[in-house]
Amino acid sequence: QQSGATITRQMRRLGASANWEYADTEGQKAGYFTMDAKMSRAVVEVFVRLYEEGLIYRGKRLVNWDPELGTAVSDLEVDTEEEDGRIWEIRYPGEGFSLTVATTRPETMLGDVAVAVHPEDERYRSFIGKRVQLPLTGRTLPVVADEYVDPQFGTGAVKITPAHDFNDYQVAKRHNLEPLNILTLDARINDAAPAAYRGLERFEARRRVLADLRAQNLLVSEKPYKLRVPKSGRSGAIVEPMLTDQWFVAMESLAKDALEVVKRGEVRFIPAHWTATYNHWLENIQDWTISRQLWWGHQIPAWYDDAGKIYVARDEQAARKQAGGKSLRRDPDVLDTWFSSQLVPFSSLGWPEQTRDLDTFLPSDVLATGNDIIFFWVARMIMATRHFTGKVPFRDVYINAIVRDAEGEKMSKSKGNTLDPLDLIDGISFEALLAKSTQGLMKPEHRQRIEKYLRDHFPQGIPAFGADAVRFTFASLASFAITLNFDLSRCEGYRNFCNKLWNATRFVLMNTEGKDCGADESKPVKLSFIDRWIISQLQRVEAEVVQGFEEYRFDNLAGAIYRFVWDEYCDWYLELAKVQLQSADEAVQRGTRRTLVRVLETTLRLAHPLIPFITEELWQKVAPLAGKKGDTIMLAPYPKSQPEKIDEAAERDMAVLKEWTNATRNLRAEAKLPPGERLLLYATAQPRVADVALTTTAVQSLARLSALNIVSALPDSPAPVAVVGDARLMLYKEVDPAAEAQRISREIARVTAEIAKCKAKLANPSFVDRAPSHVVDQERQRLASFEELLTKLQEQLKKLRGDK
RNA sequence: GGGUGCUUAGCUCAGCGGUAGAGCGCUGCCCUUACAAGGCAGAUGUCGUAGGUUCGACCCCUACAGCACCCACCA
Repeated sequence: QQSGATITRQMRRLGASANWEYADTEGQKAGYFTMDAKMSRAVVEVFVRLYEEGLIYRGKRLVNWDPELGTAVSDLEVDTEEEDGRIWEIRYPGEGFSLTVATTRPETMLGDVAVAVHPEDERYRSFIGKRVQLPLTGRTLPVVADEYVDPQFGTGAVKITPAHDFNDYQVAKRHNLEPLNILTLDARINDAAPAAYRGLERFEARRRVLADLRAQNLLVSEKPYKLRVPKSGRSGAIVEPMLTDQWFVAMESLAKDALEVVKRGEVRFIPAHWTATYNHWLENIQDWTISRQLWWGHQIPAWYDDAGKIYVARDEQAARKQAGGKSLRRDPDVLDTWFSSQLVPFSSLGWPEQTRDLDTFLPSDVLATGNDIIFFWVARMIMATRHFTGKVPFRDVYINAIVRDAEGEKMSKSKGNTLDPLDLIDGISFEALLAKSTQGLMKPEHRQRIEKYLRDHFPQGIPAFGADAVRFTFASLASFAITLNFDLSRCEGYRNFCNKLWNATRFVLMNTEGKDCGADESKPVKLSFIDRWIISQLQRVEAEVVQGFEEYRFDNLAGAIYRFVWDEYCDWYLELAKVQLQSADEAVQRGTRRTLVRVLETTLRLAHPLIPFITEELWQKVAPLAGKKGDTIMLAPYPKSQPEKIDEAAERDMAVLKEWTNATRNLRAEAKLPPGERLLLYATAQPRVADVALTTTAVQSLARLSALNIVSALPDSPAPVAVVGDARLMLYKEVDPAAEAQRISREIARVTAEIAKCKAKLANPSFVDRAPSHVVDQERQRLASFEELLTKLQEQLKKLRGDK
């Protein structure tokens, strides 16, 4: 409950816009806690129904046993870890022969009931059916033949310990051998073993067994061996296969249906490749051990009479009725927490009651989760929801990347590399971070390691980035990769972006508040190609963002917004708006202001899902200027791209404007002229745009020119020349001819290389014949423009050298 | 053993059968009245290796290498 509150607080601070106050038909808040009455009711109902359908059963079977917690766990809760261990060979003497078996767990020999060999194995064929002695015990074992044995592995003879090994259990079953349990539930040797070993802890017993075997000269060899050790996901204890009475869910029929709904596309994984993972698990699924010998959880609704007969019922009264009034005791076990979790899609909506919420919210649109939850939860929710409601729980399953630290290390408390989103939002000092990361440590020896990690990575603690920057960062990183290495510097970059948006808005407000923003339709408004260009770009980015949402490509849509705001609106449009606001024509000013506020207002709405807080704050000020009404941006309609506002002519003219500006700035930088100095630009042709006057004025302003002179021939000067379209540009300023010659030569080399590449392509007959014609044309055009450029550059170089 | 994904700039990652990209970092010049958390300009890549398909491959195919994760009962 504590961590539940933490998670909700994190989500709220991050601006998740859930309906936190929603109450269901019974007036209960929509949030739920695992042990709530409504959840318990659903759990009992589901258990009883599955039992009645024969899909839940009780049985004595080998299960994964956590000896530390004293409970069974499911297959999914067992993690196998590879470790360096040993393998031993032990000799079992027989009458006139002996068999040598290999084992990684010698202590389990005390529970052996047979030795198995492959039926075709020539070495052992004659021993099948005979008996060998089991050392240390005085017992003898039959030699059995079983296909399970791999003659190539080890000695080709396998000791069979059915009570403590899953394979051996199967083998014993095939040969009608009784399992012999030699371990207590806390993994000590029990009374079924010889007195010498009783009460020994399993590893102590191993040492003793080995010592005794060695003393009797029955230990043939001991070799290093890579072990796969099964460990409990909860306690980390080595899991022991143990014969116990447990409850199980039969999975086959449930799994079959769950596979089908995904195959039919009723449930969709995003990214799609997770479907394979899901399918593979369900196709090979084992029955699910659902009982737990823990004190916390939903108690199993089963009762027993003195004879041990089982009564499964919705409550004790009903059970007693079934039992004919006999006195009963309830099963003390509880259910795996995932048993109740799998019901959430419908139990949280009031099931088994047919509630309005159930009709409204099932199935939901999307489940967002991590890939580690696909088996534990996603698959089981699909199975349970299908079985009990006939519906799928959700349409889309969005699997987000697992967040790791900047080095790509998995985040874990013991490493100290976990990050609390609240600390990214609010910032935290080094001291506070250290205290937080080391409190409540299970193993105090981790403290030093954590401190070193934090000192290396966060010596200054973490600065406050704000919720918007954190959200934008995660959106930007959300590609379809499996892991995501979280780097604070990315956060910093996107914090700067939020800042940029803030400052841009300040500029807009400064120039529009209290001024005529063209709201009055009766007054004339002139939109230049620059205004039409930014409006056109806005339509494009709107479409890109919508597509990004549809595809769950938050990185793409975040990038689209980022580039539009920073690279187009701020870098170009705001600078050009400054020019247009100088215009003597009031209709132009009005058009500029109108465009400034309208484009900004739309952009804020567009960015709002990623940047909720800042956009709300800014929108409150900007919206009225743009003629938008509404109390909050949260309820404002989401922008929709209007293709009719895409203006390709304006975009072409804008491209020319940018080219001229860039070329001029480049000339200045190459010539190492300070950015502030006002210079004169000569051009041999006008920019090829519809509005030449505005374009030249704009270039003058953006490139900081004192004037732009169109001349028929450039002045006779060694100054650098740029070629843009059919015009040649020259900044009037003394330069070093040698440096300039060098620059031009470099450029000639580049262009010559490109020409060679083009020519080679075009000289290839199969390219010309077989490539699509527009590709060939494009290649021809490239060649032509490169050649033209080359000629001009060569002229320039010649002139430069001639002057010298 | 089976499966999935990855290998692109110093770092973190997009990308696409037709002229290699972004953010951060780096270099140079600038406090130009929205923003120095900024502006302008710039450098940086045998797109893991080897083959193949194709007019053309970073992209498709095959093999190999390395990395990560998941599943699995070889004592």
